[in-house]
This record gives sequence, structure tokens and C-alpha cells, in this order.
Amino acid sequence: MYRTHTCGELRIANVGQTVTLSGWVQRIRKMGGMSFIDLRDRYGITQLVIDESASKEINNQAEKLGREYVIQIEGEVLERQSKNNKIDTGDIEVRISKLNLLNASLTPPFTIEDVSDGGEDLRATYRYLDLRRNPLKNALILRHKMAQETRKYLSDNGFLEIETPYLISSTPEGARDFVVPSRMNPGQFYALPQSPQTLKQLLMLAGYDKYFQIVRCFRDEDLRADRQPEFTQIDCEMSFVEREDILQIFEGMAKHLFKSVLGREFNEQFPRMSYADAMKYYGSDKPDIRFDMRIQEITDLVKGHNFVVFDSAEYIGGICVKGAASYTRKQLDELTEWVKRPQIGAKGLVYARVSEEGIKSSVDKFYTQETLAKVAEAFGAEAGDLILILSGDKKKTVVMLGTLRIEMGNRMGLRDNSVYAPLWVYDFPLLEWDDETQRFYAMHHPFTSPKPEDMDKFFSNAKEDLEQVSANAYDFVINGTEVGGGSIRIYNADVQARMFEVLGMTKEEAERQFSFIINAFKYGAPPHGGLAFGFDRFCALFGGQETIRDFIAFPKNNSGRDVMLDAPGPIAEEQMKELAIKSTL
RNA sequence: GGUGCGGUAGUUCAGCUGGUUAGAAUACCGGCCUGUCACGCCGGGGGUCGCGGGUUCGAGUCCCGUCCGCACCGCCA
Repeated sequence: MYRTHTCGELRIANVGQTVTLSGWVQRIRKMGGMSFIDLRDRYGITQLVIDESASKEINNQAEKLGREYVIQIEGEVLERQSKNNKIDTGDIEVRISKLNLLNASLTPPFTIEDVSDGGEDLRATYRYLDLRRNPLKNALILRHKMAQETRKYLSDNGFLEIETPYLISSTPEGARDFVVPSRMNPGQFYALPQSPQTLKQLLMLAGYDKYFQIVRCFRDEDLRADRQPEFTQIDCEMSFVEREDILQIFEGMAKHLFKSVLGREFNEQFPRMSYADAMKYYGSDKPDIRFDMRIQEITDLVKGHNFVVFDSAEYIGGICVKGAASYTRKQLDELTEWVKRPQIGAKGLVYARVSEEGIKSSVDKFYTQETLAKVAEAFGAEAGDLILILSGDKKKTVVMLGTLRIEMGNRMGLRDNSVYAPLWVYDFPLLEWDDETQRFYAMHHPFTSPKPEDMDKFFSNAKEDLEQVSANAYDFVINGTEVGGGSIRIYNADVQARMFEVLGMTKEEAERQFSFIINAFKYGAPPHGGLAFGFDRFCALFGGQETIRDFIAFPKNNSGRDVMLDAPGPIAEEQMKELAIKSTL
């Protein structure tokens, strides 16, 4: 038997017992006549002691130990002379009577401590060592709890967990597909699912009216801190439901997770906001509503006062930063440079400091105190506030203001990771026009239903009508992060065919790529809808982190590489031949 | 595809306007230490300054190219 207890288990009540422990050597402290060894496993750290009573053999063996050696020991549990209240096992220690070296270890390339000295790249290369550290261990434990509680809630609510295939067919809409060559069908390829979207809809058609799956999805697009090429979704779908039914059941799921995993209660209904309001007031379709600082349009107030920048602008708007009037000229200049970076793309920044004495702005020569006072009033600004104004093309400027708002929220310390502000956003446009390709794209995906009241417009051929069609879609947002999204689906074959037509597909193209679902809809498809949560993001958010990497055991780096496996890599000429792929070497 | 920041000891970093033998901390190795728990004290080893080219009497430092990492924009229905 390798162990009678784990390294996180022993307490004062165990004093006097003889126990066997196995684990990794975290650290050795030699004090001359005696030594302490911190023995670590997944459950914690137990201090081992070697004192004057130890045999020569044990002393000799202990002499050879190093960091990360794997050992098994037997010994008596003792009450410590000097206790350590920082760890759960801090009241006791184990005096070694037998020591068995199970395996030696090289010196690790970085320290395996809560705060490691290793950089990201190095730790990624030795991911199996990094995973020994508490922060990563706790992240994976959190993820496990999230998955368990998700299954519990959905299962208790009548959902069936059903698996769908990973080897499916490629479709041109949406993200780039990862493809897998088929040996038995030379020259042909499977695609890995970007999501099990159509498959879960077919499960609805088959009568499995409440489905879920915690499922891997694949998208061959560039990575971000919160985007991996393979990621996990809590994928859900229900039949005979309207939007409200879905919001209710999944708001319930989010509340269950908040409570069971974080111990937080949300008694009120989550706030809801239309896409139009989200863009207007927050410059984003995923507003962070932990803080207010809403965008205010002031076009009518300031246009026509001979300030050419504003007079030539379609839109003028800004945000009011509470208590930031103390910003120095230097800070404002720096902020101006910040908004002018290509990532934001603003031409400049107008500011106004509000004080008891009046308003001091960067455009004082164009505006009277009276006008400026009206502007301040529009923002609800008080003495001590700072107003930041951008102008230009309406659509772009609002988004820039949204980015500036988030930045100011960060700078003013308003984005506290221990605060959670959930939000539903709905009534998205169904379609987006792309000038470059001169066609519409589905904003969500091509299976999203138009809102019933917009069905006439959807069948209209006028571009203006189509632009105005609302989607019966909704996103779930927490703290400015899109955590989930879904929609009521199209379940009528004619409407689905019309969607493919609007997206510029010929009947033949639609038939070739989507015949399975168009045909299926002819066999009694129930009304249905659903949503999917980004599981990795959900976990990261609960763990108070921006990056999802730490919540995935073996993630990819910024370039989509697994630096531990050194994947992707070339394959052997033999394999290429089998797959009928011509070598590029 | 683009923008920004970075690449110097095992590791994390410092290294100014170019100038002797490239430093610190930590890790590692050796010695001392009987209550440590970030133990302490003494000593030691450890460098292709990412790579290639250029400017110069002289390059870690300046210039060009390139590779790699991180963040972001594009992209992600």
C-alpha cells in the first residue's frame, strides 16, 4: 500500500498514529541536527521531520533527496512544537521511520511554487510541471466543479446528455474549419465541428426535446487570451420553447453555478438590454455593467459652433468619468495618444474638466461656459468629473467610446474581478451587410430565426428591409465577456431556404451543403431553440482571470502550437501517401 | 495579414549617450546550523547577450533582416 492518508488529510486528532504517505518533495530545510521535508500531493502539504531518533540509513537516504523526488514514508504523527497556521496540516508533522525513494527527479527548470519564477513559454513547454502548482490545480478543480454542477442542474431539469460526432462535413459559413483527410475516401475531408449546431437541431427533430452536451468545438482562427482553436461549450437545445423559456431555464443554470461553485446568490432577475441600447450606451454588444459611465450623445448640443472637427462629424459623444478631473495634462495627452493608436483609430480626444469654478475644456475657444454647462448637464457631470469626447462616423465612434469606457473603467479601478454583473443582450440584427463581398452575412448563424413580426421584411428583396430584420437571438454576458449565446431556430423548410438565398447561395449550393437539414425540416420539425455557453470563459470568469489558458490542462500558445508536444508537425511520407496527399517537400 | 512590447546565467530581470573581466536576485553545488516552514550564515560553479548581416578602432547597446513569445486589431456565423 502506497499510502494510508493523503498529504492534506492529517490533523491533530491523528497524533500518535503510524501512517504511510506518498508524494513529491516540495522543499527540504536542513537545520544541522534535524531536517524538515515538505511532502506534497494534490491534496496539500505535510511536513516530515527527521530528528536525532532517525536511523543512519534514513539520514543517508534523506541526504540524497532533491526537489520533486517522489518518496513514500512511514512514520508517527506528532503534534508540532511550533505550528504553522498557513496550511491545514500545520498542527502536525510526521516523524519518518521508513523512507522509500520511488523516483528521482531532475531539478525542475522553474520553481514549482504558487508564484513561480518561470515565464509563460517555459512553463508551457513543461506543462506537466506547471500543473503541479496550486493556481493551475485550483483552476482545474474549479472547472471540474463547474462541469459537475452543470450536469446536475441540466439533468435535474430533464435534459439528456447526448454526444455528437467530431468527424463531420465542412461548411463555408462561419469560422474556418479544421479538416481531417479521409484515408478510405481519397482526396476527401472531414471537418471538425465549429459547434454541433445542426446536429443538435436534428436531435430536436428526432424528439429529444431537452439536450445538452459539454463538448469540444474547433475553429481555425487566430487566438487570443480568451480564444483557443479547440474550446469547450455547454451546448444546449430545447423544443417547444420561446425565448422567454430559454432565458428562464439558463438564467437558472447560471444562478445555480454562481451559488454552488462560488456561494453567491442572485435573487433578482438578471438585467436585460436590447442590442440597440447596448451599442448606444456602451459601444459594445457585450457591455460591462459593473460600472455605469454610459455613453452620451451630444451632437445637437455642440454641432454648429464653428469647431470644424465637430461640425464635420456625423456623431459627437462622450463619457463622464467620475472623480477624474484631477487628471493632469500629461495624463490626458497620454490618453489622447492611447485613443489614436491604430487599434482604436480615433483622430483625437476632446476633454472637459468640471469643477466648482466652471468647466475647463480643450475646446474653450469655440464654446461658451453656457454651452459647456449644457454638455456637463447632459452627462450629469458634477464638480470633480472629467468628460471625454470623441467624434466622427457614428458607428465607429460609438465603438471607440466603448473601448475608451472599458479602459477608463480599468484605470479608475471599477472592474473588480470579485464582482459579477450578468446581463442578457437580445434583439440583434439578423443580417450584416458586407461591402467588400457585396452580400449579407448571418450575424449569429444561418439557422437563427428572424423575429416573427419581421418575417415580411425577411422575404422582401429590398436591402433596407433585410437590414432591419431582428433576430430572435440572445447573448449572455458577464462583466463584459460574452459567455453564452443562442437563438430560436428556423424550423420551417421555406424560411431556411430563404435564409440561404439571402446569404447569396444558389439553390444548388444550399442543397449540396445543407440538404440534410432542409430535408429533415420536411419531416415534422418542432419549434426549437437553444444556446451554448463558452465553458472555458465561464470557468475563467469564476476564477477571476482574463485568460482561459489556465483553465485548460493542455492549451495552445498564441500561434496555435502545443509547445509541449511540439504540435502541429510534419507527418511521414508514408502517411501522406496513404491519405493521397501530395507532398509539398 | 497588421500594430505594440519583449528575447542577456537553469530562471526572472538590470545593464545609461557604443568603451576594461556583462551584474543582481533566485535556483543549483559544497560547508556550518536541533524547531524550520520564502529558515539563516559562509563559499562556489554557471553566459554563442535569440539568429544572420551591416556600421564602427570597438556592438548586449546603433541600423537592416529573420525567428520566437505575449497583448491587441483584422478574423472568430
